[in-house]
Amino acid sequence: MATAGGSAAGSAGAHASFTSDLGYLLGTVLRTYLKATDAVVEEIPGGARGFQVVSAAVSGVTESQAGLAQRLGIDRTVMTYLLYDLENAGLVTRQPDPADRRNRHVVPTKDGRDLHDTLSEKLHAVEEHVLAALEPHERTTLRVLLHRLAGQHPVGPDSLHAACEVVTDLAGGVSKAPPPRRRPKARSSK
Amino acid sequence: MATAGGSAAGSAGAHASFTSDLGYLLGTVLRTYLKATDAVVEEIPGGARGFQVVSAAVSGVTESQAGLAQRLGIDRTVMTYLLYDLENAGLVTRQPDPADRRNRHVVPTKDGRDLHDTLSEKLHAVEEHVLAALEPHERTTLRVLLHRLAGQHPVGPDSLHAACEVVTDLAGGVSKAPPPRRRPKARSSK
DNA sequence: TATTGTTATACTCTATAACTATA
DNA sequence: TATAGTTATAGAGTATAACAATA
Repeated sequence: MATAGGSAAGSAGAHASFTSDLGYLLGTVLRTYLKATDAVVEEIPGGARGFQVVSAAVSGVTESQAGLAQRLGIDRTVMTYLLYDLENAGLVTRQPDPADRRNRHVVPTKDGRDLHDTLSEKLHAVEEHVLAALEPHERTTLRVLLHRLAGQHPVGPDSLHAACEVVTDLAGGVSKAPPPRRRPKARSSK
Repeated sequence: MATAGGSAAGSAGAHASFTSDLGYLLGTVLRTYLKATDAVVEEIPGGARGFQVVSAAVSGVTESQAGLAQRLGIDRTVMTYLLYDLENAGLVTRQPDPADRRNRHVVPTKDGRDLHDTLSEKLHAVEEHVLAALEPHERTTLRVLLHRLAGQHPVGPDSLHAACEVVTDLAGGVSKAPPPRRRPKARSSK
């Protein structure tokens, strides 16, 4: 067999082990993470994804549903069902944007904020467990590097303030229910 | 509004921004990676997943199909269809394990190795592009940290040698076709 | 009996397209 | 006309269960 001759890897040798494949590494770690956090996020509709939506709402990222969907990497049609479940669970509300009534801002309720804080603490503990193989400073490094790659400009209190303004504004004069909002077909969370 | 009073984040303040959520970070980066590499891996059945299988085979990880599936985080029934497509494309072969004829070792063909080397180079270039926001030493750090979290013991030439032994062994005396291997129903890659 | 691989079926998730309301 | 959101339908992906072969 000619290929089994000289070089160990069979050919060029320029390729590293498949365990260096970034997609493999990210996928494996993410899988471990999701498995570990599954028990925590199962009490919120949509699981980890539902938590991220509520988390974004709590953080004051009150973009339109489409903007939120894009940021979280899910389809806007999926976002509709997801928000329906979250709203039904009393965790968020959909407030029409007074400036552009086509848009809807996702605003967390008190229950939503409370649940988010609770789950956030639990998740942080689980995360540390997932990152147990790393030293504390290495965990920080990993977060910083990933954060940089994710290309996120940290969300400050400004957007949060804007969100609260919307809520306050709507509390005064309630406008007529914008779209009909019928109940979707069969899309229960579990 | 009581919650909008002192602390900016609304409540305890112990929770970080949702952009610090490890699941969100990993998911976002992985999504970016998959989108960037999509064009490269579309020429192999199963896409990124198919590449990982071939890559594992080239690296000499010739565990059983089930072991391979577990390592790659996919179902063993999916692995059957995936390997069917890869074998049909002439990239790998399924060799029954002489020691335990229930198992099948996944061995790459020459075409499989060649395609893997080609794609591997392209993927490495794309990866560097995805990691463009990081300095060279930071990219290395990220890979090392992820590699540690993935809990992989690097695969050396030992297992590769074992794989070649299986091939050589089978080249001599071909045993009767172990299971029937009928064609699956409708499961084309695209 | 337990395990590997295969096959078929059922289920879940996601994407595509059509519709309404608003700009 | 273009966009946000909703809804239904179709499609892809995944898991569940039953089977044959081997240990």
